[in-house]
Amino acid sequence: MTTGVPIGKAAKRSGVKVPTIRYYEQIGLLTAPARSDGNRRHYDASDLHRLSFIRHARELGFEIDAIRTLLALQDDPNQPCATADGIAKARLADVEQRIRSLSALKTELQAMIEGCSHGRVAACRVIEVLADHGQCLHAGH
Amino acid sequence: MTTGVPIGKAAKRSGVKVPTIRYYEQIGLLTAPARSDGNRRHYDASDLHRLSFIRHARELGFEIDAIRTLLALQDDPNQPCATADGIAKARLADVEQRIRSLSALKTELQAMIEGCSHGRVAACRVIEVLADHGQCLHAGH
DNA sequence: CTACATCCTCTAGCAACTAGAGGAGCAAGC
DNA sequence: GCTTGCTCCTCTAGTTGCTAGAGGATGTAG
Repeated sequence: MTTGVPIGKAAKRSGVKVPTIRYYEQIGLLTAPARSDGNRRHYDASDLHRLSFIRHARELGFEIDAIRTLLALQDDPNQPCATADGIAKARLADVEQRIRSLSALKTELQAMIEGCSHGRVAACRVIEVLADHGQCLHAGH
Repeated sequence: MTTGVPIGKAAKRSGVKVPTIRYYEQIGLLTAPARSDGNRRHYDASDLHRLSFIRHARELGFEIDAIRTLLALQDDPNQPCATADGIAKARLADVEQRIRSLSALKTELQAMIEGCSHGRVAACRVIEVLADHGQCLHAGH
């Protein structure tokens, strides 16, 4: 039987960096793994699974606290999944909101760049638009 | 003649919160304004203009350092605006990238939520998808 | 003149890591 | 057995862009 992999391999397999793994342990997101004689962390399959779960959730933009809740849910499969559903829905709403404002920004930045005649700053719309909020194409911010 | 407005009014007019204004002064983004007898900051029109400029740039997602550069450009209008243009272009590329990845996340979150049958966690697609990266709709992360 | 709002400085905290110091363990080659 | 060099350990402090609070001074309205 294998004792599990050291932190470096766990990092490579899960895609979470070594110091970040230790950080997750420190804040209690990850339970402390077994240690070898030489005091080194050794991660087994379930630890790696959990790490991948965390990484994936982080990539999707879930906050640490939300992940904490999701992990707790995962450990107790008989609970109704309304909580998980709610967390995902809140995240979706957030993502949609961000896309909306970023799209507005994009339009404005494009207009700025087009307006810039590549002359002097005095005639540059980048500065001008930023200095005078009233010139914004989108009032939404 | 007016001596300028105190920090609270400056905050209201510019949309930048009081502690944030002080913070900007502290990090040298904003030059220290005049002080009254009682040691209170008083902001004049040009200070307010600058504050609005900063607020707007922050809303557009510019980093403090980029804003510092933009402010320096604004103070020296005879410089070529290629720098400001470059900063705006970099920001545009960044914004576009963010929109792309957020759109991918949105699709994935929607699929997760739709797949959730509102039953038990054991059958919850939100948890399931998070746990198994292979189920992702988008491999880009 | 007394409330009460606003202001001052200073320090510490937030998320979510990242970087570095200083030291110990371990595996491989000679 | 020994050295080389990589990985690992703990600990502290730094990052970005603020935000919160303590403890005190000042300005203003009734």
